[in-house]
Amino acid sequence: MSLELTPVQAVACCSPLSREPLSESEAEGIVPLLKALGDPVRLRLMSLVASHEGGEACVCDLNDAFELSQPTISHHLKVLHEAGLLEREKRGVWVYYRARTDALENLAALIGGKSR
Amino acid sequence: MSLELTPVQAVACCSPLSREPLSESEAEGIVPLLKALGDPVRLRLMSLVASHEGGEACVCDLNDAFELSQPTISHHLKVLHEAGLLEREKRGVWVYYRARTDALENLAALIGGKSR
DNA sequence: TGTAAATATTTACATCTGTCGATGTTTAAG
DNA sequence: CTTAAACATCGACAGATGTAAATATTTACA
Repeated sequence: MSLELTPVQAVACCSPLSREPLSESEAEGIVPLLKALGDPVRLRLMSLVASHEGGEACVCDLNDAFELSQPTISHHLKVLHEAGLLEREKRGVWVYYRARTDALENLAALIGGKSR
Repeated sequence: MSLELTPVQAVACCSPLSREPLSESEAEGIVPLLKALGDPVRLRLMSLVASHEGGEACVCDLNDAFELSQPTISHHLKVLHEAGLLEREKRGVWVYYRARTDALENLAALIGGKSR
């Protein structure tokens, strides 16, 4: 098994922001998730996938939702995937992305968790 | 009264990510908050202030927590302040920043909210 | 085998961002 | 009025980031 933490583990590791100061290493584990969501196209992609029926969507649908080139959408999906926010599954010629709701929930708990 | 939305209003405006697709304008209102938190120094600053007693901290304390120049810390605090995540208050020579927990809670609800 | 469609990768480039040194501003104390 | 301390702003620069054109890869199907 790997010694690297998955992003979901990284964000589940710590108590909420308001509870105690985040360590440097904790912060660097969480920041990739926030950076991934900190772009308007990626935030909408995440929302599109997460709110799609079955919690997944085909890239072919996502491309049409933006006036951006196909490589650009592919790039943004890769960022979200590498952050651990989207799962990838290939079926035939099509690729489906699925939202990691557990990652979203852990991140939300970290941000919004009460002080005590 | 201003026609501009405050960041807190911007993030309180929409249903959760997983509920329905975020519009372009909604996304652009929320992204500044995520970008502000998407830097390890700023995330730790936010956590330091939010977890400090009384929910506020003096810049003098924050400077000492990092091996960064004073202008750099000042810059990061400004970003968090302009995103609506920190309030500023000057008392004498000292400046105190206070965490906007309502903004954090709204953002968390947006990210982690259940689909239905 | 050959062709077309869906998606990813590579490369290049303009813009954005984090950082620091130098300097400015504000407040309190002599 | 000076001086010192706390903090902000300015200017500059290296490195990161979003975008698209060109190209590669994978899969289905004739």
